[in-house]
Amino acid sequence: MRESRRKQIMDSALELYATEGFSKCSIALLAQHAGISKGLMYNYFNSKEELLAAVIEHGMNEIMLLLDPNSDGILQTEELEDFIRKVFNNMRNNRKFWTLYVSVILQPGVKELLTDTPEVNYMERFFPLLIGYFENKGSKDPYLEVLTLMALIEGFGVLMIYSYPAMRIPDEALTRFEERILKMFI
Amino acid sequence: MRESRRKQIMDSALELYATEGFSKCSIALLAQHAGISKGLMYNYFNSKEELLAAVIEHGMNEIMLLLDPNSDGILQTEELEDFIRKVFNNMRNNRKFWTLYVSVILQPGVKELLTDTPEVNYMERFFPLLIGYFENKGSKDPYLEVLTLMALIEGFGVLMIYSYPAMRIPDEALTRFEERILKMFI
Amino acid sequence: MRESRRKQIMDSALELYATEGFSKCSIALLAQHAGISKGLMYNYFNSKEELLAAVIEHGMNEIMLLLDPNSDGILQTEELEDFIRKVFNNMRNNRKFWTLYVSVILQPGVKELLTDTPEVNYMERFFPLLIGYFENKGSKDPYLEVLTLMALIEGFGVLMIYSYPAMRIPDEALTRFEERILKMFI
Amino acid sequence: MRESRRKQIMDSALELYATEGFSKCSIALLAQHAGISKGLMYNYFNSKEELLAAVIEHGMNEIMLLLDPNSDGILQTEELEDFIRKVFNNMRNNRKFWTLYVSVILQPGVKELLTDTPEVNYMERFFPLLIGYFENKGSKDPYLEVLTLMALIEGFGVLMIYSYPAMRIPDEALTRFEERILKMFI
DNA sequence: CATGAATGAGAATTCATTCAT
DNA sequence: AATGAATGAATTCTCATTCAT
Repeated sequence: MRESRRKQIMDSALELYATEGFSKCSIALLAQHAGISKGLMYNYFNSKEELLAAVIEHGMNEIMLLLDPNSDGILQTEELEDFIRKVFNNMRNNRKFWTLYVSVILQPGVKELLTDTPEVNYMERFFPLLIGYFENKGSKDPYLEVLTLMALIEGFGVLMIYSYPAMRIPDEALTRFEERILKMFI
Repeated sequence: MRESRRKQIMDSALELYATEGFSKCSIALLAQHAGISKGLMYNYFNSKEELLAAVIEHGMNEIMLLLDPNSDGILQTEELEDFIRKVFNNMRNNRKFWTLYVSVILQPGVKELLTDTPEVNYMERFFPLLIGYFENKGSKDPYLEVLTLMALIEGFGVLMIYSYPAMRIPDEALTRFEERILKMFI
Repeated sequence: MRESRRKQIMDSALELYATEGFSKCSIALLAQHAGISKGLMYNYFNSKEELLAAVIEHGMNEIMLLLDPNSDGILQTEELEDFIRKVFNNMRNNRKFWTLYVSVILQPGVKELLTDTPEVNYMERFFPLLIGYFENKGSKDPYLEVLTLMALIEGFGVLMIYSYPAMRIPDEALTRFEERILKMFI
Repeated sequence: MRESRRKQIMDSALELYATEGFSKCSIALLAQHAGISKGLMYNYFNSKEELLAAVIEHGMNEIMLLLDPNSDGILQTEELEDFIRKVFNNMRNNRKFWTLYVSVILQPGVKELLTDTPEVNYMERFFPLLIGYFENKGSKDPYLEVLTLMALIEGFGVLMIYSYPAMRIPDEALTRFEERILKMFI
């Protein structure tokens, strides 16, 4: 089945991106790692960029499904707590993907590459939701609250990339960090 | 003066890295952007990597000067407060440089250099200093404190480049963010 | 019926050769244009070249049928007149095929096939026939006569495809051109 | 001097096009034949197509300079005779270029490639000039005259390609053909 | 100090052809 | 008869680096 083969290739690519670093992943290397010929890569993906976009998009969609609140446009306290827990759970279990995602999404031009699928830009989806949450809570400066929360999450993502592999942040630190954030905002 | 020419080239390179993405910056392009010939680039820098390293190291050193001016390896409370204030002041007044710098250090290829080359690995230089500070303060979990502080600063940097242009962070939010961080850690 | 399927594929190929240019016609493209799979193409034709040869040979044979129906190798005056009339009639009524055919046989890659493969080398088949005709007529320079006649026909074909669209040759000019040629050679 | 090197490469390319056939001329082969590296080809020409376009354009411009009447827009009898003689002289002395030109200009898509330089499209320049000439001569059907003249010249060009190399049209036949055309139209 | 011609290794991509189903 | 996944060789093009001037 064509779709499952595509998935195999994408999984293999994500793994190689994470271990070798995206910039070292030539099509030849990606094909070898996936155990197929260079030519076949082009049967499934029209270009190097398309493969990357597919990997990012797929991962993002999976995460979005997990995180998505009930979509009524209003965030309850439990939903926010749930959201934070899920984000960190996801980071723990899906570390490879996050590393790729953070490192890739920040490059100039990459955002443009992914514009077809709005799901990929989670900032634009969560910002209004979070602002609303802190307004309802009676916060004096909701914008600052959101900025702080997002900076903490993004910043943690960045630290995860950099800490690799020398001073790899242990899972247990991740947990403590999570608890601290929960204490701050819930 | 040789040194000032080097600096010019480095400034030009930083700008191009940030706007085009490091992976698209060939020597030819960098030379053209700097208004010099390819050959001359090699008069000033022995390789592509050396240019990048020089750009990063220069930025790094600017930050280090802010952080621990007397370089005695020990961080005083006033020095940390001073550091945070200076970082934000610098962000406000020198937004272009910071935006470029943050956007560059997070790119693939650059990241690898940063983690592989000890001289420019800022984590290895910052971490012990900050850990020492919080230990002296009697913090129960110095590692978590450092992680949080760094995540906030890094994360804010990311938000600054990534929020562009839809929800551009205003200078005044920058100030409020700064105050909040000072309250948390000083 | 196998033969009719082959013919369908050849017609489709001729059209694609003419519109896209032979060098851009990959087997994948030809198969897609014919509405069949790549694999099936190889059921009908052993190679890319064989398909081209078949297309050309087919066109060639159509012309040969016009020229010397009884195939006795000797050309009578009425047969030549008949040939010229039929060629022009055919051009008028079957303009699409001729336009395609002429435009295809002149392309690089096709030309080589035509001169290298004896079965489809129409020059070698036409020339002696026509030379014989003018010799029998007592012409002083039969070679020059043949050259002139062929140049006129070939040249007209070229004008038909090349004049497009600015000075598109009208059907009625075709008739006048035909009459002039008949006057010259009959 | 950059320009002379470009010219060298173009000459070498024309030679290879003529001997090997355009479709067999890879950049690697062209570079080898010119005695330079593949990379350097791209220093002078941005792509395979640009090299071809440059070769055609250059040749066409040279021919145009030769053929051009005094540009008063009116063709005298001597000017037409001169034109025809020059065309054939050119074919004799510049056979390689004509072979390439005829074979390339007829490909789908090539005309478009060359539209930027009007000099290349000689049909559009000579048609009105020739129509005017035959009108002044009192011809009953000037359009037919022009059509016949051009068909003879174009058709001869095509025969020259095809006759190559098996039944190469000898220079001496070229001369007889030329005389015949002069007798027909002057 | 300054140029840009020149190289060659390697990257992305295409494509005729084969073959298991 | 029919498909399209799979291959691998060939091809176009890029780019860091060197070097004569």
